[in-house]
Amino acid sequence: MANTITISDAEWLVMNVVWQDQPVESQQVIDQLAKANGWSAATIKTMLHRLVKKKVLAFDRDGKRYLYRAVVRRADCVRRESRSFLDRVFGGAAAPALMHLVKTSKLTDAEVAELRRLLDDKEGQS
Amino acid sequence: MANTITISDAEWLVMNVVWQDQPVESQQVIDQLAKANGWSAATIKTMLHRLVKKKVLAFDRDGKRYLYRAVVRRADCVRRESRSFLDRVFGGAAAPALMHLVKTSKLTDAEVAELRRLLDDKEGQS
DNA sequence: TGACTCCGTTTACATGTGTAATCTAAAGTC
DNA sequence: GACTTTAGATTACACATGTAAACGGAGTCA
Repeated sequence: MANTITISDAEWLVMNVVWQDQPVESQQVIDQLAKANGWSAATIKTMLHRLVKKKVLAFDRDGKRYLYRAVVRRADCVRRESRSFLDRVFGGAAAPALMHLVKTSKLTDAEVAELRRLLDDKEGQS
Repeated sequence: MANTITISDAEWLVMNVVWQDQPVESQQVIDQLAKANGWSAATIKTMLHRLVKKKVLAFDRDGKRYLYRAVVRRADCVRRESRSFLDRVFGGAAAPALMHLVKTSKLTDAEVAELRRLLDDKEGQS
């Protein structure tokens, strides 16, 4: 449908900064991403621009500068992205994906405990 | 890093068929995907062609037809795709991703049990 | 007030991707 | 052998993406 928001790989990096620090001005995003990713400032400006055009970001004027803020919630994007990942790579099946991730990830004991707790809530639920 | 294999969304659908049934001829892929995804046969031929060009698929001649087979292992692609997903959406952190997936997925009791078993293996490992 | 700087806007450009149609050679059919 | 069917190869084309450079107006410093 019309509301098929798509956030590209590079755009996700930008969005992650925005979701964390919003409202942000472009310079903050540039500071956090340019050096770290070998991007020029212009590249980041382009991405901010495209995200606004896509209606993923909006901005408020602060004098000459813009203060960007997210229009879409991170949780929604995470959900969409996760679904897309599951569908593409695991044919939509969550269990194999979970097993793969558990097997290939380093997890602290605390994280393991937390996951176990979540699994407890799951059980007997189907 | 010349070997940055990239498999697009649509190509993943094709690869999933190949990995499952290889060696396959194009017609088999078309049978399984055309109707289901509203694709024309030509579209699938294009994708097979591109995958061969990308060196993700190879083929052996079978008279006039080609028998396609994967050159890359599914496990490797799954690993790469998972990593990319984690990096993009969760900044590389597996635990939050796992928690998200557990929370938003339906899991059978058997799957929950299996996951718990995997977690047991994990514990005390860091 | 003229030069410089900063920031957003426009323009650029090669590649990737979704989605085919068309072309061509070989094989099968009458 | 002429005609049709088939399968791979070639060509097409718009839109997305990565990655910037160039442009233009406003504020700043000398």
